[in-house]
Amino acid sequence: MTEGPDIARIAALVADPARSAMLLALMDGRALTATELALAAGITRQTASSHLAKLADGGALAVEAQGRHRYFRLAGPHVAALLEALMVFSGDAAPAPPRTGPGQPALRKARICYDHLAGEMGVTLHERMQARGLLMGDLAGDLAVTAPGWAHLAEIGLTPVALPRSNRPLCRTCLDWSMRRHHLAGLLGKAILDRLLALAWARRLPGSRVIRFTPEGERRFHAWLG
Amino acid sequence: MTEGPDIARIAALVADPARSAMLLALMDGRALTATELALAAGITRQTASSHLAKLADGGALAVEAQGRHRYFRLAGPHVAALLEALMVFSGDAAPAPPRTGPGQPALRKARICYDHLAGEMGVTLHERMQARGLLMGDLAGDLAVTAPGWAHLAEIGLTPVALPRSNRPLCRTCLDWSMRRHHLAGLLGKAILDRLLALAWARRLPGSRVIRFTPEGERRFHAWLG
DNA sequence: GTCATGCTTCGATGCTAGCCGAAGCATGAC
DNA sequence: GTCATGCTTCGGCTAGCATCGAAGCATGAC
Repeated sequence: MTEGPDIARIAALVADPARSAMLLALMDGRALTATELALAAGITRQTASSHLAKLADGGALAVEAQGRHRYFRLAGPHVAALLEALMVFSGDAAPAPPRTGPGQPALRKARICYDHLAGEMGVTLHERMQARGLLMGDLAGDLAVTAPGWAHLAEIGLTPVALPRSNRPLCRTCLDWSMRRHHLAGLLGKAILDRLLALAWARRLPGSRVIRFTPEGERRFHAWLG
Repeated sequence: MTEGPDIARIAALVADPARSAMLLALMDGRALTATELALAAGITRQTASSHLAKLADGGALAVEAQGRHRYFRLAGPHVAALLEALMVFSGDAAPAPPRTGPGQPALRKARICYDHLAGEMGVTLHERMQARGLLMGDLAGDLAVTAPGWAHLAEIGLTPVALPRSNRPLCRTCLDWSMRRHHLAGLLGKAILDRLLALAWARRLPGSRVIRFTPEGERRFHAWLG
């Protein structure tokens, strides 16, 4: 009996219907809370908790605690690849993702989160900057601006010297409420939002967290992110 | 609770250590007998039998009965892809394949199987002809010679009219004992072997099933198959 | 401080499935 | 025909695990 790679252990993680339902619910890359995943799997919270612990221990899920919530997401692309290989096998399509987040479309699109941009536009900002190599991130969520990053930020009038000195981290990621993906927080997140407002690409709606982009502002925003 | 694709059912097929060991043993594309797979998994034959039935029912394995043996092989590339995705996850390498087949190298290399060529050379013949589109096969193991196939066969002096009329299928595949892959059988298999002997590319060793290629014959054989 | 919420741990229950021994059923050799 | 071999089916045992109720432990709101 030859001792091969421990495929069975990994497969067993997915082999339970409740766990596979949870994994499928996370296939779009969002992060969901334990309670939401319990709902998606149709089991109680206690049971879900034990399943989630197994998935996290087994390396299939990454956990992120935020306040009293715990957000779970797929540990990486290899997990998604595995699920896709299984779906090829069963030949079915993915289920419809559960509805989450704010109901108002304007809030989903762009809003202020403490002092930085959140919602679709905030997530786009973060992910495009990451994809273009303007930010170098480690897994802990700490980020640094690269040299090309500073050059790019200068295009909207942001220079290192324009940022205040503070203990607060320059650059953080923050899990987005509606998108369940990370957006850009920290001093840089605030500074960028300030510039967007100063450039009149967007403005705050009074008495609400909504940030409304002007059509021209949205166009320039996307052009800037390339 | 959304009803997604039945990923859990497929994953459960692999989730058992005995079954995963069997699947890994089949990863090189060979077909192995139930007893060999029981040995590979370190379980009794009875237990292996139930596991193999599950794998076959689940669509992971294809079965081929030959005499009193039952040969199992992976049902298709999607199964191999799934196993690879799992191996990426666990990060290990595949185990060493078990030793099978005849001990004598000459028998492994080329021998007569009923009336056609078997062993490495027989498998090569079949697989090269398939790869070059000289044969069109369906999944049942029935084959037909294509027009380019006939043209190619003419190069060693084989024409359709040279073949005897008979009920026997022209073209079959036969699972190779030592290679555990298919080689070419049927009337065509016999005819090709006859031509190889007539051309003196190879000869039978008396009192044995070994077919010995001459160095020149082997060179021509491979050149012919391109 | 009190209360509510989100989540985990503990304990008990019940189901499922892997496992093997023994017997049964084919196929092939003689 | 007899015998050997390869494989499957049956029966019963056991272990593991998913499940849920209840309690415990944090965090945040007030």
